[in-house]
Amino acid sequence: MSAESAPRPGARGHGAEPASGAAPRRGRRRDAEATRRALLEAAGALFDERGFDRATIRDIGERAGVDPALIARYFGGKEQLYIAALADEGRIARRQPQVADLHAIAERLLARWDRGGTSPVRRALSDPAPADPDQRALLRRIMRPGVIDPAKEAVGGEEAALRAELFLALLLGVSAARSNGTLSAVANASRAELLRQLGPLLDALADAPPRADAPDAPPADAPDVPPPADAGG
Amino acid sequence: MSAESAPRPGARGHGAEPASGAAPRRGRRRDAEATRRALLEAAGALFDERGFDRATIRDIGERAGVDPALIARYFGGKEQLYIAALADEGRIARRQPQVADLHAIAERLLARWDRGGTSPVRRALSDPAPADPDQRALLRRIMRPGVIDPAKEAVGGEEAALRAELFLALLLGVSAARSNGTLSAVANASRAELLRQLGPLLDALADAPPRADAPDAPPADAPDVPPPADAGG
DNA sequence: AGCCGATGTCTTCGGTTGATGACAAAGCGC
DNA sequence: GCGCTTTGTCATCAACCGAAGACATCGGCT
Repeated sequence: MSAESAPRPGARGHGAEPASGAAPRRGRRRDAEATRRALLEAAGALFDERGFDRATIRDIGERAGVDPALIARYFGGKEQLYIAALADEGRIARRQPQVADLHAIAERLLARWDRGGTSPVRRALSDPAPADPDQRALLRRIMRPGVIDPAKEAVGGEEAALRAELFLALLLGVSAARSNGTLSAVANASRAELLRQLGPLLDALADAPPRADAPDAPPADAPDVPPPADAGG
Repeated sequence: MSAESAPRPGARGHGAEPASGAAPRRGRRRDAEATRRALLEAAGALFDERGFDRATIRDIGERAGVDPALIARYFGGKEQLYIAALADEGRIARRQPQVADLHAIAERLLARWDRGGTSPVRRALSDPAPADPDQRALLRRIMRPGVIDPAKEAVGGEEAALRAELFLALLLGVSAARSNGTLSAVANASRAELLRQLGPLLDALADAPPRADAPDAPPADAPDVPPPADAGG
């Protein structure tokens, strides 16, 4: 236990990958901001790839070329790093030029969420939400301006909110199925093929008025669920 | 630590819930089959609710009213219990009367996967797939007859396989978004409202030919049911 | 009755994970 | 040169998890 036998000249430059970036900043070998960015990037990729639980802070640190303990120092902990990565992604998304075409948004989202993507956003919308209600609200606040609102604007019409989220859920499901692989046709199709098949769906989502001849359509979104009583299983 | 002071008359009837089922089989106080079923049911619910990682065998045992160690005894381990729960679900799904209408299938699937559902199938199609290739193949073999094939038949037409899986991915995404809650409009909508909005999408999925210049396929109705290939254990 | 397999209960082990704090080196103003 | 703050490294720790096995009890069979 006691490491007092050898004087051990510290631990210089062994911790992790040298992170040999193209950064010309030789002057600052210790750059807190660069470390933060590296952690955010690695976290985004790993959270997307494996989900929150299976992405360990050790793996994140290794990919970032940084000691995992710095996660605690800079962000407070793993969960806060997750939130920060999400917020960072949302900020990037918001900086991109807005497009009002559902197809274009679909293409962009799929490119971001598809295999090889590095966006934890997809997980944030489908994985089990955090238990803390405050953080769930925070999640919603992060997702809205960068992801939900653009889709809502592109959908337009009545019930835009619901249909925009349906649009997101569709891409969500496709991305999830693709990364999972059990649905082999979806997993093996090219992205272009996928988008072609998705085309009519997007049109239906954008154009179709939700209520045409609803017999008892209540105008408000009444969350009353009729007793299912389905003896399914 | 050392529990050697008191003689402790064994551990009679404390382990877990008494599992006071309505089972009239008073003759057998120890029923391996009932225990298996209880474990399968609890596992299905918890795997669906929390995902594979966060559903601990201790929690599963507690919900089933059974000692967690029996999971190892009866199924071999947590992962095999997962596979067994999936296969059990698939068997149930296969027993239900087949319907050839996409809307009907959507309604049924949503009822099964939606909140309060107890089906790990949704997770199996979206969560990170197991690392072992054999088990991934097994997963596919379980999902095909009970879930994928019926959808494929209902979709029909060209590229039925891809579009059927797209259909499943759509419902998958909707269910995931609903249980996650961050997409609040989808999460708060009633199931009926959801199905109404989904309607046009399903029509687009069923009707739209993938390529504009393709003549509509002749009524190629080949209702050949593939061999059962029962993998249920 | 007495044996013995089937079924159930409890304890414990090794491994992993996130977190924490002591320590070391680097930068920087004086 | 010196001392302080910042930045990075390392060694643990406590908690949790899945698995395994020792032990107890039941129930049928001869």
